[in-house]
Amino acid sequence: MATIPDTAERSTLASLFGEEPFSHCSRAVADRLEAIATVLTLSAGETLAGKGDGDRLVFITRGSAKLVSCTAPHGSTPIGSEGENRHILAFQFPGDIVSIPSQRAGGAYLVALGELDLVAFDAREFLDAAEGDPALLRGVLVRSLDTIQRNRKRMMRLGHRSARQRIAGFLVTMAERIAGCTEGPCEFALPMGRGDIGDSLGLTIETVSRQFTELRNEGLVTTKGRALVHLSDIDRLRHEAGP
Amino acid sequence: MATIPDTAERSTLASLFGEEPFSHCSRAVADRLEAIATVLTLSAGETLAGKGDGDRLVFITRGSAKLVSCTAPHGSTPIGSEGENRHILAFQFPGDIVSIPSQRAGGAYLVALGELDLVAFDAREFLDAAEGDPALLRGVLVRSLDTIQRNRKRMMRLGHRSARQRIAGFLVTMAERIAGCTEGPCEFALPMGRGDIGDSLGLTIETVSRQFTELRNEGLVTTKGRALVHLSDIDRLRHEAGP
DNA sequence: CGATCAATTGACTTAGCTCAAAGCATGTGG
DNA sequence: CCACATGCTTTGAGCTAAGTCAATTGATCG
Repeated sequence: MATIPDTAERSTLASLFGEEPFSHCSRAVADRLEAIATVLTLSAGETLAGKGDGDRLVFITRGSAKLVSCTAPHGSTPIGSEGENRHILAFQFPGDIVSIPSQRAGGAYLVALGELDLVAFDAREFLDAAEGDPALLRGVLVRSLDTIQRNRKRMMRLGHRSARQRIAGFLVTMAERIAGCTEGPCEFALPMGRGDIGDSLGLTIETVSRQFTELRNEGLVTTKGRALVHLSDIDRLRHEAGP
Repeated sequence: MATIPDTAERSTLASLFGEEPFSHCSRAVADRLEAIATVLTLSAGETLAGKGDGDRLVFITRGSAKLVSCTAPHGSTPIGSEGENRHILAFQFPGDIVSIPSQRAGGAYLVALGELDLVAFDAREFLDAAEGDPALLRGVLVRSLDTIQRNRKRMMRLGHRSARQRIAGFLVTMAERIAGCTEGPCEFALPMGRGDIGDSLGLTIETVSRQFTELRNEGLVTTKGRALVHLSDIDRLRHEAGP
């Protein structure tokens, strides 16, 4: 668990207030939120776990992270160690709102995939403050409904899709989320390794690698180094991913 | 798509206002909600699809339903026909709040598994009305955060679990949701068939059936007829389901 | 009491997992 | 700047859980 850095807090928080759910935020509520906000910068591998008592609401402002289910790191496992429970629930990017349940309630933790800025709230405190600003509350609600939507799609992929379809779908999603690209060719750097991709898709490292190789042979994907990916035609990939 | 019945509307809606997210609802907001609510009773097999324009928010008040992803029933397929796209996203029970995206936005539809009472709103209208009552908004938000939590667990199951673990987990969940039973022995009727179970878990009918047989042979489960299930020891089952 | 549809069981196939061995990047110290 | 060490990634060779196809049994209902 990282400690609170004493630099750049105000600016990060200010940037948050320019963004979607906060943009119309009333001054009084903004002040109150500022008082209870925890601004953090994590570097690669550092983690933010759920608290013992209440849920957390986390707003990602820069970088990317993986949300990992913590099955049973009951003290013994020094959280973050790549031990047993490799279950990646989601990848998160700037603008995302992540709710991290308390350790009691199932538990999960966020792991930075690189430099990561975020603003964390205690869920109860946040909601108490936000009740003073229904528009804010509504904004957060709409976003969480979107998240539910997104997760539904994901579930379909996990349940009824072949390895190839999962990888194709994953690449399309990453193109959209990392490069903001929805059609034509595009290039971007994957912040996560093959292992993490596999864990998030319910595949093994080897299967992920084999699928990459296949897509490469078919000219749909080019890679440069570990991370750099070039998609020659997103629409064709999307078609591969299935409906 | 069912039509609006003209019986028992008021009583169903009134019951809704006694329940969780509505209990502290102010009179003015309650009136406004009542004005925009659509109260429906569906019978087995009838469906409620997403609208063309905006999302729906549906509150289940009685019975059970399956939420089905509608991949591409573009007119041709007479919605609800057990055609191709068998992808069950979730089973829903009384007290659940379901958001059904518009047909544009991916689409999904609710299918009654038996007699089903529900109250449906246009999401935008509902949110507009609810902004007058932050406590209500908060209630709905908290529930949708819970749903996200629940879905995360489900995703883990779909991605990284064996058929046996999925079925065991499924039975435990159903015991909790249908019978309200979290430990010891319990008995209940499954409202869905083996096919639906398989579709929701990413397994085939045959695999579901084989797993039931195995659990039966090991004395963990007893069945009577198609639907009746008796779990001799939920905790043992939960242990089978894995963490 | 058949007719019908769901569930079960069996035989066989296969996608993806496991185990194991190279190949490449990336970083470090000489 | 190069050599080596470490940790990803790729590739290969079986193996297994789950899918497919097909036939049988069992429930439900007119």
